Amino acid sequence: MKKISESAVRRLSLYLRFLQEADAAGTDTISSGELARRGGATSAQVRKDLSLFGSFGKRGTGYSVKELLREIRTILGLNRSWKVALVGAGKLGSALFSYRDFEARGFRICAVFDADPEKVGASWGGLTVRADEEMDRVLREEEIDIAIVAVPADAAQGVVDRVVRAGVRSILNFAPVRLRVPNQVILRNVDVTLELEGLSFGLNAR
Amino acid sequence: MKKISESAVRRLSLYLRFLQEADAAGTDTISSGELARRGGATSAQVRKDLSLFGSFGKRGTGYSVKELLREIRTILGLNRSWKVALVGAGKLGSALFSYRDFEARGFRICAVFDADPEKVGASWGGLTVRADEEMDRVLREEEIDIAIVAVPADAAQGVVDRVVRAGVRSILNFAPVRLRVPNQVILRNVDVTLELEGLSFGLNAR
DNA sequence: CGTATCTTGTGAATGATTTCACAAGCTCGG
DNA sequence: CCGAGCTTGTGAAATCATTCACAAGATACG
Repeated sequence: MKKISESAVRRLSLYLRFLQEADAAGTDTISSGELARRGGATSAQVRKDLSLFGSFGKRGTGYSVKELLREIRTILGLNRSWKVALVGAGKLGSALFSYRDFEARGFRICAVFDADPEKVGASWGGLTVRADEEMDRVLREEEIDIAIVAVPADAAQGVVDRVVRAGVRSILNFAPVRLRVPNQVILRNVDVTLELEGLSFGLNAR
Repeated sequence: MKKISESAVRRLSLYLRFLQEADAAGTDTISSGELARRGGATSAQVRKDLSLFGSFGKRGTGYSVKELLREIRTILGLNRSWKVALVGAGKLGSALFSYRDFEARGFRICAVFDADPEKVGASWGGLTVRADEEMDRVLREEEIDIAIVAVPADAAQGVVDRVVRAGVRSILNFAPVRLRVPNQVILRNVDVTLELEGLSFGLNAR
């Protein structure tokens, strides 16, 4: 299979979102131009992205909203539900946990961990915050697919090493550090400082 | 001046971080190879990025850590302090607010707003959460540079329109929607759902 | 049925970014 | 002062991503 660029995947996620909106609004078919307009891309870009995976449209009319929804969900692996563990029960962890939209999209938070004994034992919407020492075992037992890392920067690499050893294959990291992971582990970073600095650069360059 | 790609700016931010680490560790000079190793780039990439702004290195030895720190700070506009407003005092807003590392990097949160009367009036580390109605006026009066948008998706576009009208020139958006802003306004998005879906795609493609 | 009008899917062209490769500069040890 | 051993800065080449442009299929309607 061809190599798919990260930006193409991002755009697919966006298309999915627009399709959901269109579907909710009762739209039956949508053209690449319309999808593009909502997402700031060009219609050629939309068609190219989709053509990486097949031909889902009908000439003259466009794409069936429901069908394309289904296709993109399949492409992105969103037909199933993924088991997610949240490591770090601080403010950020709490904010992420309570953002229950993830659930609706198939990302089910099955376990929460924290190293701070003060936090351990707290009940979070049906889940109990567990001690750090339990993490390795629980990650394995529950066969967690995705670990969300929301711990302080200096703890992040240690957590990630353990998470990887416990067989977790993908990680979403919020700590402002560059993590080392083996090749087969998928890592994405959300780095707010980086984004702010990007804005600073833009403001400065005027 | 040449056009600088967003990815180049991202990497500069990373280099800055590594330089700070190196500086803290007492390192005096650093080579492009070393910078590259820490950030997963190539040494040629590092040199190319820096060469967009000048020649800061010395052949045979590399870069002076302190000098390069200074240069990159200047490039990114981090010598000054930027005035930031936080719109949305929910869990995410609270997490962002208490992440005081921003302060150290020159991003000073000067105002917090929320539309919920329950939240208005609360005291957050010296700041009082202000009512939505005050926002437009305060943004102008305080000459806010950056607005961080941490409101529900369906409120985000409305907030952004007002923020832009109040003269704010850059926005960091956490709501999972694609926002429309005028050309001259700089917009960055942090979209956790998108990142999770990216991981899902990666997991699925095995 | 025919023609005017859509829209897709996709090679080819263009544009952007990354990597290569190497001359030129600096340091150090003898 | 010389040569060995680094490392930078940067054109040129290679790779990757986006846009163009158009044939071909679908529809609508008189």
